[in-house]
Formats: sequence, structure tokens, C-alpha cells
Amino acid sequence: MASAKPSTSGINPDRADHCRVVGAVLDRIGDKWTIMAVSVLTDGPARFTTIMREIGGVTHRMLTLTLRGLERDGLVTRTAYATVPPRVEYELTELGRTLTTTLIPLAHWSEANWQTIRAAQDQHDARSEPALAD
Amino acid sequence: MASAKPSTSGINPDRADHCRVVGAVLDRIGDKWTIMAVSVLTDGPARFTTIMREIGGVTHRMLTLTLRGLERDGLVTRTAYATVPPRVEYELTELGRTLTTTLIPLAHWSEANWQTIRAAQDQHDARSEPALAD
DNA sequence: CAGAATCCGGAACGATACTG
DNA sequence: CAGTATCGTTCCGGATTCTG
Repeated sequence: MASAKPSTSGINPDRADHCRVVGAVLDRIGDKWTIMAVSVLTDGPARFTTIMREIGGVTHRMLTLTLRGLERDGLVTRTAYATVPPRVEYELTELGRTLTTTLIPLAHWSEANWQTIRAAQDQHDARSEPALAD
Repeated sequence: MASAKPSTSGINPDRADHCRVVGAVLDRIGDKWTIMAVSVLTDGPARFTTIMREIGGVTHRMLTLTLRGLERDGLVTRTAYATVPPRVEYELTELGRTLTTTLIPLAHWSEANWQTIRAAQDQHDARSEPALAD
């Protein structure tokens, strides 16, 4: 399927193709709840409410949808124990674990440069909206 | 300002904090048009229409918004030449270039596993919606 | 050629309530 | 405790038009 194009500099061999794929994947795992859920699960299996509390600020519904999506993508497994108080555990699959590996550099970059970005935004905003300053 | 927490396994030192940051960054650069625009610019400076054609399927408006966002984040620079047919060039900043570096592993992962994900989705869908088969 | 402004349909998200 | 269903809102994204 993938043609045998030599990878020149990494991301831009034939942009049209690669961008689509990366875009498609990012479209799945790119939303913030997904990233956060995956991050929590990096630590090991966790129950629904545990994940919800760890993330904080996520609604019941959104976490459910997020986890269902991850399950569908084969990135996490869902294990329901038929106990009286229902208990469901989510865990990263092998594939999910390889993803977190890939995500780590991005996490580091985010942490390292997030303030720089913020600063750039402030500068830009200051230039664009001097009206707010009164 | 970041506390001197030892990074245990990479992404999960104190989830709440790190997830926020990564989530925030992903919220900015995570959408597909942004990723694609950055990918195109990895090749070097490019003009508006060039980027639009390279990406394909993006509307005038969305590309404008995307590029403005990137400019605001300090990831790309915008240079307008006051020629008769207006000509605007976009180029990655140094910060933008460090981001692409981080993105490369993710691109590889996407390429390597996108089919696996697709397959997992198909399996999952087949189990969930056997009704459509008729 | 590049961008701003406007309008509109649909998807995403949140809050709530009910089930097992 | 975990999940589903429904409803209302908000916001994103696309098509169009106009300007410099």
C-alpha cells in the first residue's frame, strides 16, 4: 500500500499521503479527553471513576464516549466484573502502550514550550487588540 | 516553576498537571489542518495558495484561520509582500521546527499502526452493529 | 492572490435523569 | 458504580461574497 518513497526528512516525503494518515490518527486521539485518559492509563489499569477523578473536569458522558472510542480503536481493553457494585477496569493494550511511547516526546515538548507559546500569544494579542487595555 | 518531580516513566509523573499541558497544546496544534499545514511548511517557506493546494480539501477560510493560529502561537511567521498581486509567505519559526521534530515519531507511528486501528474498528463495528448486514 | 465578513447546518459537548 | 438516552446549547467548519 505505502509506496516505496524514500523518507527524506521524516515528515514530508509525499505530504498529501502522510498528512492524511497523521491527520486521521490525530482526529481520533487528538482530543484532550482521549489524551488525558491515555495518560492516566499509562500508570496501569484503572476503573471508571478513578479515571474520571484523575482527569477532573470531564463529564460522565464524555469519559464514556472517550473510552468507547479508545476501545474501538483497539487502544484500551474494557473488563467488566459482574459484582454487585459493578466494577469496570480499563487497561492499555500493547498498541496503546506503543502510542504512549510516541506521546512522551510530545509531552516533553509541550511542557518545555508551553510558556513560550503563551508568551507569543500574549504578544500577538497585545498587538491585535490594544482596545481592551482601556 | 515546574517542581522537581523525578520523571518516573515519562508521561505520568503527576498526571493532572502534565495532562493539562499536553491537552492544552494538543488543543491548539492537534486539529488536522494545523498538522497538515505544519507538515507542508516543513519543506520550507510556502505561499498561501501553495499550502492550500498541497493540503487539498481545505477551504480558504479554514486555512486562513489555521495559519493565523499558528502565527499567534509563534510557530510560523507571516511575510506579506506589497506587490500588485499580493504575495504572502509563511515559514516555520525555530520553535515550529522543533515541533515538527517531535511530530515525526507520531507520524511514523500513525503510518505504522493506522491499518491496525482500522482493523480494530472494523472488528468492533462488526460486533456492535450486526444489524446492518441484513 | 490573500483575507475579512456573513450565514448556516451539523457535530460536539454538557447537564440531567433513568437503568442494571 | 457504570452506562445509556435525551435534550439544549455552543461552537466548529463550509460556502459565499466583497475588498485591497
